[in-house]
Order: sequence, then structure tokens, then C-alpha cells
Amino acid sequence: MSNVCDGCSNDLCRRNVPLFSSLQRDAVHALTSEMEHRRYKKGEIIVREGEKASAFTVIREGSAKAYRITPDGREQILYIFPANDYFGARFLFTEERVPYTVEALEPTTVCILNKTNFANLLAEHSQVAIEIIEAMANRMSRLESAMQSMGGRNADMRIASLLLEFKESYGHYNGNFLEITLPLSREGLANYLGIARETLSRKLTQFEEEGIILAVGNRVIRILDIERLTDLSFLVD
Amino acid sequence: MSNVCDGCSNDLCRRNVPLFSSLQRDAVHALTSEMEHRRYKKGEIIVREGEKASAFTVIREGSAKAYRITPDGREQILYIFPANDYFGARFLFTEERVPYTVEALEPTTVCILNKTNFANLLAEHSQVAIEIIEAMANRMSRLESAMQSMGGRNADMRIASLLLEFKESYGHYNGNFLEITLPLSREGLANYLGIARETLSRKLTQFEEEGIILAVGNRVIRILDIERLTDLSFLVD
DNA sequence: TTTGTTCTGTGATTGAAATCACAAACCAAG
DNA sequence: CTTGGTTTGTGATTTCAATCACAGAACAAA
Repeated sequence: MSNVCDGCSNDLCRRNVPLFSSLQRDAVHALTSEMEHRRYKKGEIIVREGEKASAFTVIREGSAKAYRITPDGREQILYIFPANDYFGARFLFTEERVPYTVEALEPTTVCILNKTNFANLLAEHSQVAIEIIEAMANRMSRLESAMQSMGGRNADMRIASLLLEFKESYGHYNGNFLEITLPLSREGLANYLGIARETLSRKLTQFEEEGIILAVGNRVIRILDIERLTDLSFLVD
Repeated sequence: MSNVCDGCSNDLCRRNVPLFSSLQRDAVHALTSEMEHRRYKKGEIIVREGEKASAFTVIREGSAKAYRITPDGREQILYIFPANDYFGARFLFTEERVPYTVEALEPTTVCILNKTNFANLLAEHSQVAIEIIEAMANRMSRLESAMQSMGGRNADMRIASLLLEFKESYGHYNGNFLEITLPLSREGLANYLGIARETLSRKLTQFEEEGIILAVGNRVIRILDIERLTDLSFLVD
């Protein structure tokens, strides 16, 4: 399960991870040699809620979900980390323990930088601190939007917003068709949205009947009418 | 409406605002002289959603709410900023416009640092960047908890969580009684929670019947059984 | 292809909260 | 203390989503 990820020994990480984009080539090389690399299968836990945070982690290939278990036993998904995203920066600055479990959604490779090395990186390259702040700002914006749509009690709107959000990271063209390869099962999507799986199924069926989307197998959704979807994500009723 | 706030000319801000706690006295004085001070009445707008972000703002006295208007016309409150809290740091690093309106909840005085001065502060005192990251980390934790409780579809839990959250900033002892002086009306609380005002009223009544709380007029809630409240909220962290 | 397992869709029912409507309580200003 | 506007509580009703139960579809492995 723990394996070297060769991609990082050249500057793959640097090219793809915005956080490192400001670094000079030699700084990246120094950094790279400090990194540990790991490989996870689908379903394996990358960090577990409550652990002492000790590392900064970049997702190099694959993707992961971050979730908490609610008191009533449901899994509330807080973030989906796609490839080239990262997590853990904030925990290195505070005493707090990791507030969520991170689990690989598919075969995933990560690059890990430990606390001291990360601190050194920050000290030597103050621009990185700025970029972390920027990245956190973006993540907060996402959270705020998510919160707003959670507050909106209308499930259609939340689902439409989710599809549009996923289009950014998981959308691709298949011929002329815009399709999303979902990173989560229906159950996972429902947990992300905080609704029941059955409600999600019914709504998606309804979207299909209205000609907005078309489900292609279980993991692909083809978007047929993106305008209607956008309208739905704003409109209520 | 715009007025000098004398408190800031000594080092009141520094003593109370964690962000500035790492600064030396002379640095604070330099900083203070750069700050602009403003006074707002209840209901006045401090910044409006969509404006270009240009300043970092510390709430010195009073409190404020940050909200967005949802497509269906509801006001979704995202944050309550109590005295000594601040906002705006993140917008100075990104191109994004202010994503919410901030409105004074009571007579409120603020200290404002403009973009360039703030950038200078960061350049000269790299520790401040670290503290901003810490502060953002904390705010993200709050958001994540809020999101989790929003996801939990049970209104009792959300309300209990809210009361416990407010206890931190707005709780005080009246004789032996722990009381919360609410910063918002019932309608405001409901908007913060994303539920209907009527539902909130009914639940609070129910909490009273169960001997958990006691409403003292419209703006004060006395907590009679904090253990039950904690059980109800079951908030992680 | 077959097979066993997991995932998904859907009908029936229940339930919690939204909505509507209005009266009572609150509170600030005379 | 009175007054009038605002805020709050509560009954009646409706609505949307959760839950329960199960069959059919998708998928992975032999």
C-alpha cells in the first residue's frame, strides 16, 4: 500500500499543483527529495478523523473524499479532493486534530510533506504562505456556497448545483456530449448533499424526464440542457 | 456615520485582536496610525456583496452579520462577527469580490486597514501571515461544523448547536444563571439556521417545556440544563 | 457468459418542517 | 402609562423529503 510514486521524482507535482507554481526549479527539487510518496487502493483511509495532524498531503493521481460521521450514523461528506488538490496545510498551524477522515475514492497516489519540512518550505519561500492563504480562501468560498445551498431547502437546486460543480473537475466531452464521470456512487452523492439516496434517485429520474440530463450507466451523467440546469441551480420553485 | 474611534489610538486593538498579538508595541503603533476608523448604527451596511474588496476590517465594538440573499429572496446568514473578530483578509489575496453583505447588528465601531498597508504589514511581519492562516483555519472549522449540522436534517440539533455557539460570544452570568443575549431576532436566528421562523419558535417553546432553557423577553435566553443541550447538539469538537 | 454481489430505482407510507393566518406579547417613544 | 409598530407564538393545513421494502440493473470476477 505504501509505494514510491515515480512521477514526483521529476517535477510533475510542481507543474500541476498551483501551490508550487511559484517555486524555482531547484527549490522544487529540494522539496521533492523531502517528500514521501504513498499509494492507496479505493476505499483505503489516508488519514482518520481525530489523528494528530502531522503532514501536508498532495493528491497526485486519483481522488479522495473527506467526511465525518454524524451522531446519527450518517456519513457527511465535506470535501471532494480531485487530483492535484491538497489538504492538511491548516492543521499544521493549529493544535486541532484532523476533523475528518480522508478516504481514497479510486486508486490514488499522494505526496506527503512532513510538518518540519513544510515549515521550512514556508520560512524560505514566503510566497507559498500567500498561496496557501489564497487556496484556503477558495476553499472557504466553496464551503460558503455549499452552506448556502444546504440552507436552501430545495433538493432540485442542490442537485443542480452539485452537477455544475462536478462539471468543473470531472466533466469531459464524449463526441459532442458533455459528460460527467461521477467520483461518487448515488449514495455518496446523497451524503455529500445531505439528502437521502432515494430522493436523489427520484430527482435524477425527474431531470431525465425533463430532458435535462441522461444517465449513462451508474457513473456517467450526460448533460443535455445546461441552461436549464443553471436555471435550476439559481431558481427555486 | 464615519467617525474616529479613540480606542484604537492606544493599543486596544492589539490587546484584543489575536491577529495582532504577535506584533511588537512599535509595530502596533505604526499600524494604528495607518488605520481608518468608522462607526455604524444598527442596520447600516459595512460592505455590500459584490463590491470590490479593498480593506481588512476589525470589529472593535458591537457585532455584525454577513449574509447573502438567496434566489428565493431569503437572507442566508453565513457568519456572525462578534467584537474583536475581523473579516476581509482573504479577499485581499484573490480577485474575488466580496461574497456577502456585512451589516451592523448594533452600534458598531470598526478599524479598517487598506490593501497596501495590509500588504506591507504582511511583508514586514511574516508571523502575521501564519496567524491569518490559523485564523482562517479556525473559521473553516466553524464552517465545517455548521455545514455538518446543516446536513443533519434535524432542527433540534441545529438549534442546540447554535445556542452553544452563541454561549461562547454572547453568554454571561446573571446571578447564578447563565444567559445568552442574542445578537439576532428570532427571524435572524432562523435565517442563520436556514429554517422557518415558526419552526424555531416551536422548538424553543418545546425546549422550555422540557426545562432546558427559559426565554427572558425576546433577546435573552437563560440556559437551565446545559447538559441536555449538549446532548441534543452532539456537536463534534 | 454466468454468477453473486453491490448499487440503483420506485411504490407506499410516514413524518418533520414549511406555509398560511392571526392573535398575543414585546418594546420603544411619547 | 399609553400607544402603535414590530416581533413572536401557535393552530391548521400542506408539502417535500425520509423511511421502509423490494425488485431490477449494473458490475466485477470466474
